[in-house]
Amino acid sequence: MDVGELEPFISKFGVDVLRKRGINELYPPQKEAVEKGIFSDRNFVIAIPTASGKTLIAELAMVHETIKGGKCLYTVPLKALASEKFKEFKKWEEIGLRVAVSTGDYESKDDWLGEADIIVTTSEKADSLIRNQAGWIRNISMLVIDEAHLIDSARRGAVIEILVAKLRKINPSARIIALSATIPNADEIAEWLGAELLTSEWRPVPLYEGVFYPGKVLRINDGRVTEIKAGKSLESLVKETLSDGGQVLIFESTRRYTESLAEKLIPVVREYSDENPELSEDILLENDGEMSNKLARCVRFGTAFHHAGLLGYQREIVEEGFKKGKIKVVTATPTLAAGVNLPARRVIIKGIRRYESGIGNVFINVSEYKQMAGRAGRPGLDSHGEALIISKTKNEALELIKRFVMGEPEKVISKLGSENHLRFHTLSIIAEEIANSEDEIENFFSSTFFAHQNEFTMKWEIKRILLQLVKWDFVNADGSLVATEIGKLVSKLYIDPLTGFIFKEAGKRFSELTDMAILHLICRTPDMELLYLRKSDDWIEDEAGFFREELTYFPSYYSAEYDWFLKEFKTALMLYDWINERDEDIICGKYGIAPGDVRRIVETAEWLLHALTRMFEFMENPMTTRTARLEERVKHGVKEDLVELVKLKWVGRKRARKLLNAGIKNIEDLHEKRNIAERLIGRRIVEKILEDTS
DNA sequence: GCCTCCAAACTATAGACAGCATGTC
DNA sequence: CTATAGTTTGGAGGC
Repeated sequence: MDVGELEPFISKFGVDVLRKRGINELYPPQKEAVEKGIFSDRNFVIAIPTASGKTLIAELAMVHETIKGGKCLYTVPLKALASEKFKEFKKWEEIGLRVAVSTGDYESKDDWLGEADIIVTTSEKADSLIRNQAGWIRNISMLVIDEAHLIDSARRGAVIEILVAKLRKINPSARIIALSATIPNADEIAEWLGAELLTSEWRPVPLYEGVFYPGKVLRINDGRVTEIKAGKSLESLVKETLSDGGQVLIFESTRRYTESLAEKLIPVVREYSDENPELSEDILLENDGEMSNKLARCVRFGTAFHHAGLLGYQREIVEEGFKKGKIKVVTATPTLAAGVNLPARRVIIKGIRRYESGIGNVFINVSEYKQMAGRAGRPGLDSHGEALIISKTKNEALELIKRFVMGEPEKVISKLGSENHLRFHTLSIIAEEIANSEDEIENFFSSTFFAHQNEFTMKWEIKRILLQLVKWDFVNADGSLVATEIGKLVSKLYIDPLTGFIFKEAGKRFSELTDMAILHLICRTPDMELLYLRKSDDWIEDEAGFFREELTYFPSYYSAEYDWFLKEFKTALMLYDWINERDEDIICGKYGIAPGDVRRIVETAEWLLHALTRMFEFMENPMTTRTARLEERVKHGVKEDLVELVKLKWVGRKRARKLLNAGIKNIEDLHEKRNIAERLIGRRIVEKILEDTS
């Protein structure tokens, strides 16, 4: 189907935008979407493979909706995806559409959100916007849920269902379009949404799946197995693709493996890659620790590893470098399978098992495998893509074929039923006045996918949760259900009510806590991500003993919580080192983590300290200024005396310390002792600072 | 005394959203 | 405390 036929729906100008992007012909699934009525007022579930053009289907629907005067909300699971889609959709600004983005750390101006035609957000941010009564939400006439199969995610899936349920309450006539990977029970989701279902196996680049064992590749085509002669090693597979001008993406099960494999492949890749001294230099721009140096070394010779321990900008360099062909091989943990689109001619799945605590090594899900395999084949560049699982023996290879290649992805199962999710969302719907009685709560939850999938009533569970919320004083149950002021605050701060309760109790019991005690307090909440305890971490115990007197909680050595407590303490201690200006690289070594982990934990701590401050402020606890100050310190990783300096643009923890050592305490001093400052941190930087603060 | 080699012992285990108000080394 | 595979350690053997 030629895109010209879309003119009645997206206007002549819309068609021009498509043509300018080089899109002249619709892919078969896209054509089918048009025929099935994507421009009608029906809801849709579109479950088709990666890279077969899902996004464009939603884009067309949104453009049409916007032309009709509607407003669209496009939700994604990752912040990185939000900015990717935002940039993509911005191309429609050419025909007057207004596009905006809103995530936890990047947001278009508030009034602009109100005016925008298309808003890209993470699902959590969308929920948060509803909780904070963003006025424009009721104008949303179309909700697009990207990666809707993530409803299955235990940690993050529930919010997607809730978002749908909330929007349907706020604006029952809003259309919903769910985009999903291919899953066996897409029909169930379609039923739940009262939606038209579109499924397809079509791909723009054919995908050959297979399994490798030393000497052979077993390739599966239309259910038949063909044996192909191959090299003896993984290296030979990489070499083969590189010599053919292709790129390789390798999935590993742990970070350490990705790193050592990327290094090991340097001599192989070197023959086929120019050196990248600039990229390598860029990797070290903001961090020159051990991991960063290793990555810089790899990138220089055309390989790279990719996992959540990298800093955000480093990930971008790796992704861009790969897209531009400067990096030939990327070894990655599953970050890359779920994240931004990064296809390669050959995908090698080396880590087909993953360690799970309490169980041992288990096979990854078939859906995860399909997600990884689906990254094979670059449209327009490769005639086909190839995904290979690495195995050791022929027998194992046959087993893997049966399990993964021939296997069906797992069904999507709602995870909303767990107590913490119900607690979290029950408080919010009371606070938002969506429900003010048990029946209404039940009624609300009955419109979720969870209720659609499960027969049993949630009455009993809801009662139990209400009892708890009342006990915690977040909900008032005299007569109709009403959120208390502090309950509303907890809901808006987007923290787990249990976190809210822990904070509230601390505020009631204490009026004086040390920094360490406060850091430990936030580490005790379910919203904090905790560090692991390694075998060699017995020193943590001694350190904990040192702080014994000041902590709000210190279980007995014999108690069941002791190990958990050590994890909390280890995390708090890491933050303590951070705000005492311990070098980042030293922190990484001491706690066995990477720079990306430090930043992530710091970010979470910052968020929770903010919530704590807001709650203490509400409770008129005298510690408010103290926690607010601590929030600043955690944000920048500095001691008390640098808090002022570090507020200046271009001044981070290191530069600030240098300046203060020379007696420069604030912007006035900087003007006065400009020469000294220039000698310390460079003339250009000082110029920039003064420019940006005047 | 020092090196190499190989097998046994040891070790560590993926990912990432939310507030708020603007920017690093 | 599950399992796996990369990494470290230690002992044997050679010079």
